[in-house]
Amino acid sequence: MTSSSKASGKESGASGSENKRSAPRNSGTPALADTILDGLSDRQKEAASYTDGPLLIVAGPGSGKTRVMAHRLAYLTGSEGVPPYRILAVTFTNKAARELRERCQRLVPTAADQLRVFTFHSFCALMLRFDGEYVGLKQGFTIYDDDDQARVIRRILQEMDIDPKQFPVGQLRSIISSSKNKNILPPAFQQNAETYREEVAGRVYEKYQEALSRSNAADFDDLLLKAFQLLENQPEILDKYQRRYEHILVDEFQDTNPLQFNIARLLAAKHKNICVVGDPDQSIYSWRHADPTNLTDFRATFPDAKIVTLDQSYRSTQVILEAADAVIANNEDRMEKTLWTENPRGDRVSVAEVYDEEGEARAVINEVDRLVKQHDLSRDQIAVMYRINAQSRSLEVACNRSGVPYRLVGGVKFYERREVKDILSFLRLVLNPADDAALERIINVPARGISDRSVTELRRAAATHETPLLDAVLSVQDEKNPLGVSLSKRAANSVVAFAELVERLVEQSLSLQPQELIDLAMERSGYVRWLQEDKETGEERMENLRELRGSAEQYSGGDPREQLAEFLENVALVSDVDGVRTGNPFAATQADVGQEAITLITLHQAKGLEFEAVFMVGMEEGLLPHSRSVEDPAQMEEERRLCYVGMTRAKRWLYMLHTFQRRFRGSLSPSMPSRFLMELPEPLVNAQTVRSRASQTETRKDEMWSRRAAMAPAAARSASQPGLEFAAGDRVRHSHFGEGVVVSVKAVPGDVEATVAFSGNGVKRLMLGFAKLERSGAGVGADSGSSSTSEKGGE
DNA sequence: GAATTCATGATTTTT
DNA sequence: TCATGAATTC
Repeated sequence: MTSSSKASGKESGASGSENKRSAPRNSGTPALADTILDGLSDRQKEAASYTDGPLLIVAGPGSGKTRVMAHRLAYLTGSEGVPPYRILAVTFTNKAARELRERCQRLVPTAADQLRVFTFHSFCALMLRFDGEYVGLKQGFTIYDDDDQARVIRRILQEMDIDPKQFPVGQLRSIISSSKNKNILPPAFQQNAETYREEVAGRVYEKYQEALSRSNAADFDDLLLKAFQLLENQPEILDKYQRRYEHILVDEFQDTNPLQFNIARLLAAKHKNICVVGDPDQSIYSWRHADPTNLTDFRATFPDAKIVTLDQSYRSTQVILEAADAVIANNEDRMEKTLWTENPRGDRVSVAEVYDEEGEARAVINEVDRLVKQHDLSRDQIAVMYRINAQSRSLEVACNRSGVPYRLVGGVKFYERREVKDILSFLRLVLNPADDAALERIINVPARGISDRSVTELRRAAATHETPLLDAVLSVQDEKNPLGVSLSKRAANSVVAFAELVERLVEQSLSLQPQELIDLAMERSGYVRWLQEDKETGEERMENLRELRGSAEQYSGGDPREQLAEFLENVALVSDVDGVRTGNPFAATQADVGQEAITLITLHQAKGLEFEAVFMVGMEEGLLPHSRSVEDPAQMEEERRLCYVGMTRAKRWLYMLHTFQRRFRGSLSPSMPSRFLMELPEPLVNAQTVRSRASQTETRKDEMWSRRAAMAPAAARSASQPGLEFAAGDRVRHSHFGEGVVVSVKAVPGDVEATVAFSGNGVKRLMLGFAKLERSGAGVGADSGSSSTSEKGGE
C-alpha cells in the first residue's frame, strides 16, 4: 500500500536517463502525455501508453504493476481523451480494486471519481441487477455465500436421504463450483457422470440449482456463470456493454478463471482494447479455478497482442530477488522470467530454526524490536506471513505478552460473524421472501419455540407445493392453511408469531432506512434481549451489531428497498470492512487505526503488498508446502509460487523461520524444514542473524539455531557418512550443556542423532541438525561465533 | 422445546 | 485445538 512512495524515488532515476528515446506514439498532446508518464521507466511507459489493441503485461513482483495501471488509466483519460466511464477496470479481489482506485485517485483525482474499478463478481452482479431476468434472476435476488450453499446442500442431502458422511458437503460444493466455472451445467454433468459418486453428485447439483432458482438466489459462481450466459445469449445486451466500454483492463490476470476470461473476451470483442496484467509466477488461486493458462489463451485469442514484460524490480534487494528466483526456478511449468534490480545487494536472507511456535513468535518479536531500534524501522514496514490463519494465534499471544502492536489481516471476517449473519438474514428475507437459506437461519434464532421438527414439517409442506419456505410459514398464519402444514397448537402459535414478525419487517422496509430496519429486526426478533442475557459474549456481539448498523448508514437517503438491496449486495461481495477491528480475544494490543503496528497476514493475502522486513514463519513441510499439496506436482508448484510471493514482498530484510517441533491440532509433532529452504542458494543465506533475547533471559535451551548444514537433505548425508561432522570420541562443546564427549552417532529419519556425555550434565541425545554442537578445541564448527548483533541490546 | 453435554470431525487460501 | 452437530437431560 505504501509502495508508491518508495518506488517512485528509484523509478524517477531510471526514467531520467532514457527519457528522450520515444516520443509518444499517439498524437494526443505530447506535452501532457509526458507529464502523465513522468517517472515511469521506458518499459513502463510503453505498457502504460500502448493503446492500439490487445496488450499483455507480464509484471514481476515489485515491477510497478499497479503504478503502470494507474498511469495507463491516467493516460487514457488525460492524453487519449477517453471518458473515464468508458473504461472498465476489473480486478480479482476487493483489495486490489481498492488499491487501484486509490492510486488513480492520487494521480487523476477528477477522472477517478467517474472511474469505477470492479471485481469480476461485483461487475457481474451489476449486469445481473439490470438484466438478470434473462437468466432466471428476478429483481432483488440474493447472493448466497459458502454458508448458505452448505445449508442448501445439507438440506438436499437430507431430502434425498444421502449420508453426508459419504458425500461430504464441502466436497459436493467444490464439485458444483468447479463445474460452474467450466460452464458445465447439471444436464451436461449428469451426461458425463461415469461413477456412482458422480451420478449422485450430478443429482445433488441439479437439485441445488433448482433450489437456488426457487429461492431467487445466485451463488458466487452463478454471478459469473449467469453473467456469461447473459452476454453470450443476448446479443443486444452484449452490444450495449461492448459499446459502453472502449477499454478494458484486467488486473491479476493470472488469477482469473476461464469463465472470467470469457466474460472479458466477450466484452472486448468489439474494440479489442483489452489490457491484461499479471504474473504467472504469482498465480496462487488455482484452487478457486484460476487458470494461469489464461495467459497463453490470451495470446491465442488475440494473436496480435502486444506483450510487455516488466522485469525490473524496484522493490527488493538483489539478494532477495536472487533467492526468490532460485526458488521459483524449480517450477517446471513456467514462463521463464528473471527479475533484476538496480537496488543494493542487501543483507542475506536469514534462515533460522526455533524450538516451537512460541519460540518462533518470540524470535520474530525480538528481531522486530531490533529492526525498530537499530534501523529506525516503522512497525508498519514489518510483516509476518504464514500459510494458514491458525498460525496467527501464537504470534498474537506473543505480541500481546510483549506489548507489540499488531494488525491482524483477515481472520474471522466481520460479515461472517454469527450475529451479523443472523441479523442480515432478516434483511435478506425482507428483500427476498424466497430466500430459504436466510429463513432457515433465523426461524428459531433466538429460540422462539419452533423446533427442528416443526421446521421439517414446514419444509415438507413447502416442498410438496414447490414454494418458498416462507409460504409455509404464512400458511400456518392463514386460517385456511392452504399448504396444509400440520403442527401442534403450541408450535403453530410460535410460527404465527414469527410470521407476524416477518410481515412487520416487510411492511416497515418500505419506509425505514436500512439501519433503522436493523434496529427493528434486532429489537423485534428478541435479539437484543437475547444478547443482554448472554453475559459471556453478549456485549461483544452487540458491539458487532452496532458496527453493522454503522456500515448500513451510508446506504440511506434513497428509496429504502433500493438502499437495502445495495447494502446487502455490498455485504455479500465485500467480505472485509475497512477499519473494523476484529473482536478476537487476543485483541488487547491489536493496534488502533493510525498506530504503528506490525502486520500479521497470510501469504495469500499478502500478494500485492510490500514491506521493508518480512518474516515468513512456519517454513516447514506440511505447512509450506501444505500437506494437502505434496502429492500433486501441480499443487506443489503452486505452493512454491506462494513461497515466491512471500519472499518477494520483502524490500530489504527477509527472514524464514521453521520450528523444531510444532503443536498442531492439539498434539505435538516434529517438523521438517520446508523443501523450499533447501532451494535457497547457500551464499545468499545467513543462518545466524536472528536471535531470541528470550533464549538468554528465559530457558536458554528453548531456542536452538540451525546451521545451514542442517538444511541439506540430512537423510542422504547420514546414510552415506553418518556423523559427517562428528564421530564417537570427539570432544565437543554445546552452548547449554557445556563440554562433552560424543558417545555415538546414528542416522535417524531426516537427521543425525548424536549421543553425548557432558561433564556435569549427564548424557544427552542431540539432533545434529538442530543442536548447536561445536568441536571443542579444534573449533572447526561452521558457526563458531555464537554472539550476534541482536544480543547486544538484549543482554 | 431448550439447554447441556458429548462426540465427532475437520482444519488453506477468497469472491 | 476448536467448532459444529448430535444425543441426552432438564
